[in-house]
Amino acid sequence: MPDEEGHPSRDEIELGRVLAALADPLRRSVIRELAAEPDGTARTCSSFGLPVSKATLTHHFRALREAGLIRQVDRGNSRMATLRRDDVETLFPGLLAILRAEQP
Amino acid sequence: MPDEEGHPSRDEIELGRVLAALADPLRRSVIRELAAEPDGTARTCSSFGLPVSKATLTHHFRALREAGLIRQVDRGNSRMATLRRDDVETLFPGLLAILRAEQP
DNA sequence: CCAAAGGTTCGATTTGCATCTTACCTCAGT
DNA sequence: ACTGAGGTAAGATGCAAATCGAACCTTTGG
Repeated sequence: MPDEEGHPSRDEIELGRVLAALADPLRRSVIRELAAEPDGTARTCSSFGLPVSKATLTHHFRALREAGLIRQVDRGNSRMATLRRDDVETLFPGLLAILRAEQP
Repeated sequence: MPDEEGHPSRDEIELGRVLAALADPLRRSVIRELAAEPDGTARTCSSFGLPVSKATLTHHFRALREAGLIRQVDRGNSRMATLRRDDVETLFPGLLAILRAEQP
């Protein structure tokens, strides 16, 4: 499977998909954590400590990736996730700040 | 049924509910139209010309009302909907602009 | 007074989503 | 070479959401 699979380009990102992805509290917590760290921070899926099974983890990260919110790159054994900060901030200015302000 | 039924106060509005409400394209189009009109504009549910049945209309407007995005007031025969612009803009600054920018 | 228009409620259907278990793959380290 | 850790894929399940038709209520306009 190619690396760029399932990553929409900036102009393919749809607001509906983004909002649907962010409607889930677990996915929102992932974006909130990534948005709070320095730009370019890469983390593995399992480093977020979400209280779900591995299969469900894959499911949630695919939703985020296909919405265009994160980029996933294989590095050795793991798949590192980074926030697509520029793309999101350009297309939807203020959205990340709204997510960061949420009290979980 | 009292008038204020189903309207959360400002501090009861939850981001998750708001995003879930806005994940639907029909509901998003309602907010987009209201956001484009002058503040305080009141419109009836049926004036949006959504391609769904009356029962489904009721369903969608309840989702928007319970999320805290609109206020609904009975006026004679109809139930007028107004955007809760202040509340939304205060809690989620920039959100309405993001919705207005979408090309439907 | 009657009819039509605007909404709501109920019950049914259908579809999609979150979740899990199981099985499998691949790389890293020993 | 084996094992374990990180992830993916497939299939099942349970629940919530979107949709509709039909019945009903209220108000406005003839």
